[in-house]
Amino acid sequence: MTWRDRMCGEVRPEHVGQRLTLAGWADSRRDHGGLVFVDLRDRTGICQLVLNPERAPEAAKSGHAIRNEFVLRAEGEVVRRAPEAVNPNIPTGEVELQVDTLEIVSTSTPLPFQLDEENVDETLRLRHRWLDLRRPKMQRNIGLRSTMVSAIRRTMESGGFLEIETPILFKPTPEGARDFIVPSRLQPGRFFALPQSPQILKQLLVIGGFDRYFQIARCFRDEDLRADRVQEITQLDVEMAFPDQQFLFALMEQMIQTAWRDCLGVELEVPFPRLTWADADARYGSDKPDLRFELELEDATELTRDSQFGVFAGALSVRFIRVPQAFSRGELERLEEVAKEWGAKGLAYLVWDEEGEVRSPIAKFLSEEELAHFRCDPGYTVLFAADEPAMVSRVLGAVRLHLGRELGLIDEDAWKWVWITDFPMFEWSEDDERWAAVHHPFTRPAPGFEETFDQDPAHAVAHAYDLVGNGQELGGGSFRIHEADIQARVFSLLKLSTEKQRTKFGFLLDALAMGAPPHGGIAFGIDRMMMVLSKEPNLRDVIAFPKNQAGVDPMSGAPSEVEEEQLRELGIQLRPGVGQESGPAGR
RNA sequence: GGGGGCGUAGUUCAGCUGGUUAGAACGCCGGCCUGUCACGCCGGAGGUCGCGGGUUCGAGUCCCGUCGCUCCCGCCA
Repeated sequence: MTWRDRMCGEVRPEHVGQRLTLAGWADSRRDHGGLVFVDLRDRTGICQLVLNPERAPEAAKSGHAIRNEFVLRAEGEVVRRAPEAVNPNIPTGEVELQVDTLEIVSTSTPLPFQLDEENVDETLRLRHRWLDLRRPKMQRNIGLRSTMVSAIRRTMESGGFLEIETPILFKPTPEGARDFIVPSRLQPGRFFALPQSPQILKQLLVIGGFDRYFQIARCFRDEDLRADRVQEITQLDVEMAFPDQQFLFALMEQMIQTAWRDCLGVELEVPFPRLTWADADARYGSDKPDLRFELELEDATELTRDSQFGVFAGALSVRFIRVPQAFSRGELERLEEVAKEWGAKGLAYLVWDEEGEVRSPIAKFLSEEELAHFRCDPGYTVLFAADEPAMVSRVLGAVRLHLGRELGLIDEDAWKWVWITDFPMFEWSEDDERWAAVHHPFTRPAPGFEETFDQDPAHAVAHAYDLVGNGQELGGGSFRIHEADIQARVFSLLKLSTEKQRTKFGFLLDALAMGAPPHGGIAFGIDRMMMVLSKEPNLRDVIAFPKNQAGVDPMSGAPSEVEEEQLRELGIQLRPGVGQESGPAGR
């Protein structure tokens, strides 16, 4: 067998005696006396080349020019090396290629950073992404991503879903994140928006008779970035007519099961557990609980209603968490900082020391009954938050997560999945002084709330769900409103004027009025799923060409200035001091 | 918009309370070595300490400003 014009490929003992032509990067060269050794590398592995001047004088000579990241093509015979010469930690050595002819296909300048260095400055990595991508970690991550997308496609196709593309140039959306907008040359003064998701379009596809749709869709949101947030994401978008929650959940579970099996060889247990939003909030203070560790919240609102401790008595919600550690003063101060970062006014505590004695500035205000309720085994701390309910959840949820990480409670080998169901439909927006949709404005009220949701929006439950994996929100969806009148009632509760409804969503309302079947779906963030699957703390390391935190691509310099002529055609005039010249100068 | 951290050879870092030629490792360049495999040995080049200003006899080190990167809050239906 001969491989011609292939990258290195995996060379194994069964190839011994065969003549092969291999190509790859020269990973290192060792010129040892008359012999020259070169490691040839591609994404599948490393093969050691031996350039012997007696056997192949020309090849050995050319070997002197070889340095890291040269591309070589070599032909020769595969030979087995003596086992005692093999270093078991190095993948070369067992089998090697005795080279007859060697060709330098491509040369390399000295590299801006070393590929085997772990902590290279990220800007440098992104600027030379083609080099960074050659590193084993990136090869693995991007390769796994392809495997995952393949698993997703196969699962969706097996469920009878059609893959349909939707426009990238679409319409600005009035709710949600800030849009990326694109000026129209043919319609001066008017703008497209890049889709934040194909939400409306997928509903229209189902209304249009494609009763099972999916798409691996690009979505764009012009918001600030984080380690786990980028502006341009890829999501699996799914929608179906006559949705059945059991079916949908099972299909998504099968999809994730297949992806984890194909990518990691891990067999996940299905079905995944379920929690209502209210239970998740009560027990974990979060709608995306990390179930890889135990710590649960407890409620003491009733107990402390008439407490002598004013902070408890005056609070709408008092909840606490028992932590198996007697914290020092300094540790408690640090925890209070965490709580304050998330909006708490303070963090009350009771420390039960090793003798079982209580240590706390608030103990003297608490009754016997209260102390008895909060009593723990020696070596525990009870941490309290007292405020309005949403704030208490937020603070204790954050403290819980912080403790899980700090105390090493998280089982790093675990895969913990959970469906969160029965989300609230609306939340009150202080800033806008109106109700806002928790999921999105097309979400259906849960069965039983169709009549009352706009009378009592605070308690309306939506037919919406999320899938959480290891504490990351990976997917979310809902059943949609398919009745024009219910949709209009939601818009009116959201204080979206009839006029605005028409200009923004007239086409959706018209579609709903012309025989829309019941429909619903879900969307999964593929980048986030990759982050969880590969256990990468940074989203950028599962994306081939990501932008940095400032939204700049250090490689191409995008976003960049454009010719004045281009702006003139679009009828756009830059404000003095904005852009052109003064913008961030990518290189 | 706000808060934290970082910025010193090509790269990753060290540089204590300010003290005079700013170090190491890897990489790079030259030489030696007939089985290496993180090869080894000898030699060499390479730094306006992000930028600007200030304090001081003296600043990589202290202060102010600024730029860049990064993490977090806001924001992300």
